[in-house]
Order: sequence, then structure tokens, then C-alpha cells
Amino acid sequence: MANRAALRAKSPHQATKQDRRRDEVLDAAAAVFAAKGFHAATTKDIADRVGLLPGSLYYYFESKEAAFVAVCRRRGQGFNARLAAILAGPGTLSDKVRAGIAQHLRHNRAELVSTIAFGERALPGGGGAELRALGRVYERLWERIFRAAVRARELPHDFDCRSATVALLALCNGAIHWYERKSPREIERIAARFADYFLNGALPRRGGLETRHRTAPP
Amino acid sequence: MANRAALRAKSPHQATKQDRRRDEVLDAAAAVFAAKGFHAATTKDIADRVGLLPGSLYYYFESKEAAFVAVCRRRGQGFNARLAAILAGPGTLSDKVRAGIAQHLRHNRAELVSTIAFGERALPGGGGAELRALGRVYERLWERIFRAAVRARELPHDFDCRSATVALLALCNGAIHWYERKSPREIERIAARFADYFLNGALPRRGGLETRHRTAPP
Amino acid sequence: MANRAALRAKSPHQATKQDRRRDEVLDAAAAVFAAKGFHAATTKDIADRVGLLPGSLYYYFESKEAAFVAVCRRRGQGFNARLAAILAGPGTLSDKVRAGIAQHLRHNRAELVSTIAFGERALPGGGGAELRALGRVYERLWERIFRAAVRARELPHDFDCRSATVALLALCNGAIHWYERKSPREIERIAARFADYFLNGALPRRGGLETRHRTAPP
Amino acid sequence: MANRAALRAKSPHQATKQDRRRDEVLDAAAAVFAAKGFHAATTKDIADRVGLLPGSLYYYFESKEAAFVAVCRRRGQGFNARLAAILAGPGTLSDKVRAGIAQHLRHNRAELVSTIAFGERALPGGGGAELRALGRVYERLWERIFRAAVRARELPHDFDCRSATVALLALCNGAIHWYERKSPREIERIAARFADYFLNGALPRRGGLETRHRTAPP
DNA sequence: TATGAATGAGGTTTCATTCAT
DNA sequence: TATGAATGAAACCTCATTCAT
Repeated sequence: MANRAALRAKSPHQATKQDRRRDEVLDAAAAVFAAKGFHAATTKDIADRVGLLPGSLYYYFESKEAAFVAVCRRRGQGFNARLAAILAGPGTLSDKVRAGIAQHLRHNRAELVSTIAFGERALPGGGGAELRALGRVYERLWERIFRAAVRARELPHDFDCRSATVALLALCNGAIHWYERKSPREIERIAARFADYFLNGALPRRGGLETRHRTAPP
Repeated sequence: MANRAALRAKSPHQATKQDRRRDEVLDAAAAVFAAKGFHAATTKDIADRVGLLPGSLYYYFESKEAAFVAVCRRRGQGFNARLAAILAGPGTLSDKVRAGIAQHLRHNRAELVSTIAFGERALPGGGGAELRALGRVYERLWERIFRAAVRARELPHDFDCRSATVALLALCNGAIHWYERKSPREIERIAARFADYFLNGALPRRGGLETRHRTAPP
Repeated sequence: MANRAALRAKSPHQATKQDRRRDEVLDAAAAVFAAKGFHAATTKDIADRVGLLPGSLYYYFESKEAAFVAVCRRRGQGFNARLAAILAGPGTLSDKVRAGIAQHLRHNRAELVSTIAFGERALPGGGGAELRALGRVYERLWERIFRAAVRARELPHDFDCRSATVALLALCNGAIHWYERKSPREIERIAARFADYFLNGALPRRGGLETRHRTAPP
Repeated sequence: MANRAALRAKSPHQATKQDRRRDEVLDAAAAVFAAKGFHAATTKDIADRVGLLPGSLYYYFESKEAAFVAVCRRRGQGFNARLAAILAGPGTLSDKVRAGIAQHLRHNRAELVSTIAFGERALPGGGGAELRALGRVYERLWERIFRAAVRARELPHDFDCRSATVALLALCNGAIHWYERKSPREIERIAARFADYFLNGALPRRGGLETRHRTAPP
């Protein structure tokens, strides 16, 4: 029921030490969920990672599923906030697509949001709805980026924004297995390349001095 | 021990009836694994689907993991065989990419191969290696398609075939959630669109009479 | 969900062997619940009593609470059926009160229905409602016995049937602790005495040759 | 070890404030035990009720069972003291029975002594013996009331005092479920009615102008 | 006097798996 | 070929209790 964690947040800035520990626990949970998925992850896995016993985790959250949702919520909100900033900021469609893809891959590698959240069809409890809602918000933000580009005549007036969103997210989410162990520098390169594919395609454009899609010099 | 499954395949041509039943069981397993993932799927789920009791499944396979690997193996081999045929066949790069993406989405929707196989990081037993090997074969086939296009001067000589493969597979695998309930006809449309994105990109090509990426007429 | 036990009852008379085992398990559960109450009883207690492991109990019922409810339902229905037969049968009020009290004490000693069912305020799940409903049926049957006596002029027209029911049930249920280890013969004597107290009171009736309430000869 | 509770009661008259707090805690424990029973009650339930954390309760008692015993002891001693006063006081048997039943119901409603104490067959620790002893004292007091009435010729010389005690206590204890939410005024009425049932019985006495057992005017 | 954090034992439950029939 | 009964391990979770602060 009402977790003790809810009793916190009394003193506005002194709550940090307690919250820090809670964050440690949730970070451990995030790591384990990312590595194994919700169902294969055990409370013992998480507990071991923070040096607790499984039962002690329940001091910090009410259930395994609640921890999972908390993890996804925090990560997902960060995702949405960053993409909203990109949408609201300056730049052409290309700029925004590049920035959006880059931040997606960057944080998804570090936090594995999509792996965690999308990996679980049907949570046992009722937590799935909130996660799906967060995902829809993210999709809508991408769609608005495309629609803004249509309004700015960067894209034809009958451009299929929905479909582009689906393709872009598919591209980004489908690749985690390949880049999850890459260095941050390489992530940026992959992100740039994905943006290129998405914006320009693999085929050479006629008349352009193309530097895209070339093998990276070692 | 010597599993009862090993007692099968005695009479060389009478095995068909038994094998048919075994295929039914594996199909049920495939469906359940696709719907829930390996860990969340229970032997009871599978048994219910074929009208058996959980214990009776062990007449057909040695363990839940063995069933999972068998499912993925069969589906994965089909995937590889079809792509190999495309690679060996005639046509330009564009033709092959379109055909490859189409068959990937088609069969992935029906059989959810990538969902099943990639969804499971770390199987409990040792079955993961075989699945990863199957996946690598598939990747290599795609790479060979691109390399052939480079040799045929359809792509620049320094085209990054590896990277293109990663992007293409990411695009295809990342979208299952969106198309898994679509009709076969719509799958074909999505596949065509994905191929367009991959080959030509989202941005309008100058000087072309573009019909790509438009909103589909209702 | 749908327990395997629900799949039974196919062959109308051959189901007995399976049902007999299930009854054994439920009897064990009844004994443990009666001895310790719902909360203090553990699944291990029950399992030990039938020579099973705790997990194996779930082959026979879905949860500890479901077992508890099943036990109470069966016992309670027997209670109600027997009292309904007394109500419908012949005899004066005194006869029926004597018979009703006797059967209550008799079966409550053997099956501890009221101990089990009334002992639990607030079951964790939702099973409490059914049990309360069963109890209300029993109360109503007693009330009808009194009302029938009013109609038959055995009791004054303004006799408080409800209040009598409460008193009678209080008398019967409150005494389990004293008679739960007594022999069947002594139970009958106690029942007769309780009926006397209830019908005639402790004080001597004037003008009557009283043999009631005397110390039993050894 | 030496519990902190032992550190109390140092200054002989300053102990009042501490004791008051301890009483509050025990009252909370009593309420929770009464509402849920010993096993279903949790230390958190009790702590919540006094605005403490569960661990803080151990400043006031050594264990949950110790708290339970303390609660029952205090309540039980009050019960016994009041009944002893009635026994020692003036009045006929009827007067004493009426007074005894009234005080029993009165305080049992408020403090649920019998519910608490009798509800628990088999405490985990060794506290049960003391509680049973307290109960036996109470029973003996009632028996002495009846024996005094025999000596005073209010009851026949062979009246079964033991049996009357059992019946009376059964009547009083078995009815808590019905009267625990009634108002004090109604409790008094119920007590009077129970006393009537116990003394005179339900059947009409011949030749008496009976006002007993009538439905209460609204 | 009370808290916050943790323990550890034990509880209920799930489930892959086995095996006699 | 399949069932029914059971196992045993491990899962999630609860909770009385401890102890440094």
C-alpha cells in the first residue's frame, strides 16, 4: 500500500540522501531489467547489485513491477523532454532529425529505455498502460516534427508523417543490439549515419558529391 | 536421458502423422513465445493451445528451451533460405532490397522470428549460441547483397556494406509492434515504403517526379 | 485461473477416485484451519497432514483462501441443509430447538464450522462475502423456526424472533472451546442442557417438578 | 537482552508521562488485535495507529506477542476485578447475573477481550498459558456466584453450577459479532435480554404477566 | 524517544519437469 | 500417445525484529 517512500519529501532539500539511495536501487533495477528483460530479471539479481537482500528491496518499492514502471517512467520522461526541446528549438528538419536520432541512440544505449519498455508485451499487473502512454507521447512528438517541416515546405504537402515516424522509430529501436556495447564516439557516428539513411537513403543521389555512406577510415 | 522424442522416426514413411502432430505442438509453442516471450510463456500456455497437459509436451521436446530453439531454428532457416534465393536471383540492388524487406516483414509478421529470437537476451541454457549463429548468417547474406551491388557499380566502391546491413535490419526488426496486426496487403505496402525510405530517404530528391512517401489515399 | 480440478467431473461416477483425493486434501485443510485459524495456518501445515509438499496443494485448489472458502462452503451447506430439514419437519418448537441445537453442536464439534468461518474477520481476498451469505442463510432458518412457533401460538404474538436467534446462536457458537474435545455422548448431553437453558432458563419454574439443570450423575 | 522497556520506571512519579504513552501504544495494539486477530494484525498496523514506525514499537514492548499478552492481561484483570466486586456485593442471583452479563457485554464490546484472547488458539510463544489462567479465574468467579445462590436456596441444591457457567459464558462470548457495533444503550438492552433468556428461558412461563422477549417498540 | 535502513526467516505461489499408468 | 499426480526449486513478497544514529 502506501509505501514508506511516500512519506519522504518532507524537508525540501534534505531528502537527498534518502533519495540518492532510492535512486541507486532503481538504477540497479534498470540495469538488470535492461540486461534480462522484466520477466527474466529476478529480485535477487537486483538486490545483489546493490548489496541488499531481495526482501529489502521492498523498502524502496512496492513490487517488482512497480520498480519496473518507475524505471521506465523516469527514463521515458527524460526521452520525451529532450525530444520536446528539439521540437521547440531552431533548425531545419534535417537538423532536428539528426539531433533526435542522436539523442535517442545516446540515451537508449545508456539507459536502454526502449529495450526495457518495448521488450515487455503484457506486464502481469496494470503498469503497462502508463508505459504505452509514454511511448505514444514520444511518437506524437516525432510526428509533430515532421508536420512542422511540412508546414515549412521542407517536405511535400502530402508527406506521410505517421509513416515516417514509424520508420524512424523502427530504425532507432531495432538497432540496440548492435550498438549497446559501442563507445559514445561510435554511437554518434552511427547516429549520423542512421540520420543519413533516413533522410537521403542508401542509393547515391545524382549530381551530388556524395560523402555519405562510405566506409569509415580506421 | 534418452528422451521419448528420440523414439520417433522409426518407420521411414509412417513418421508423417507423428511429425504433423509435432509440428502442431511447435506451432503452438511458436505462437505463445511470440506473444509473451520466452520467459513469460509457460508450458501450460503452450499445452492449452494444442489441447494437451503440460507434462505431455515432453513427449515432443526435451525442455521448454529446446522447444524455443527448435522454433527459432525452423523459422530462422526459412528466413535464411529465402534471402539466399533472393541473393542468388536476378535483379538490381533495388529489386533485391525490396524483395528482401518484403519477405522479412511478411514472414516476421506471420512467425515473429525476430521478436522471438532477439527478444531473449541470455537464455538460461546454452541454446542462445545457435540462435545467434543463425542471425549472423542472415546478416551476412544481406551484406553480400550490398557487396554484389558495389561490384556491379550500383553503389560506390567505398559504400559501407556492414553499416547498411545494420540499418536495414534495424528498420525491419524495430517495427514489428506496428505491423504485427496489419493485414497481408498492408504489410506489402509498409514493406514498399520501408524500402523506399531505405533506398531513397525521406527528403525529396531534386528533379524527380516523386510519388514516394505520400499519404496513402483512403 | 481455471484450475485443473474444474476439468474433472466428466465421467459421472468414475470421477470418485480423483474427488476422493481432493476431499482428503480439503479435510486436511479443514482440520488445520480449525486448529489454528486461517491466518495462523500455513500451507505447509496442510501439506504435511496429507503427505504433500506445499506447492503440490495448488494442484487441488487455487489459493489458500480458496481452500478456506471451499472448506467453509461445504461444511456450511451441510449445516444449512440439516437445519432446513428440521424446519420443514414435524414437531413442536421445543423439539425443533432441541434438534437444531443438537445438530449444531454435533457437527460443529466434528467440523468446527463456526470456529472456522466466524473466526476470520476480513479475509485477505474476496472470499468473505460468500461465507457471510452462508451464515445469514443459517440465521434466517432459525428465525423461521421461531416465526412458525409464533404462528402456531407456541410463542406470544410479539415474540422477538430475531433476538432469540441471536441468543441461540451466541449460546451455540460461544461454547466450542468447552466442548470441542468432548465425546459424542457428552455433546448430546450438553446440547440437551443448552436447549433447556434456552427454552426454560436457569431459574426454577414454580410448580414444576424440575429435573432440569441438575448435576449429572457420574 | 535487556529491553529498553526495562529502562522505564526510574523516577517514581515522573513515570506518568512515559506510562501514558505506553498506554496509548497498548490501546492501539488492543484495537488492532481486536479488529484483526493476533496473526493478521501487523506491527505496522499498530504503529500507524499511534503515528510511529514499526521498529519504534519495540521501545514499548519486547515482541508482538508480549504486547498481545499485555493487552489481554490488562483487560482480563479488569474483567475479573469487576466480576469479583459483583460477587462480593449485595443482591439476589438474578441481580448478579444481570449485572455480570451487563458488564461483560459492556466491556467486551469496548475492549473485545474475549474476541482477542479466545480468538487465538495456540500463540506462537508461551504467552497462552497466562491468558488461559486469566480466563479460568473468570469462570471460577461465575461458578462461585452460582454456588452462593445454591447456598442461599435461590437455586436447587443439585444445580449444576459448572454447566450454568459454561452456558452463560457461551451466550456472552458468542454474540460479539452481533453487538460490537451497537450503541451503549442498545448494549444494555441486549444484556438485559440475554439475562432474561438465561434466567427464564424463551418459553412463556405460565401464570406470569410476561413482558419479556417482546419485540422492542421502535 | 524515535527513525531509517536493513535483515532473515518464513510465507504463498508458480512452474518446468518427471514418471507410473 | 497422453494423463494425473507430484516434486523441487525458485520466485515474489511480508513482516517481526534489530540497531546505529
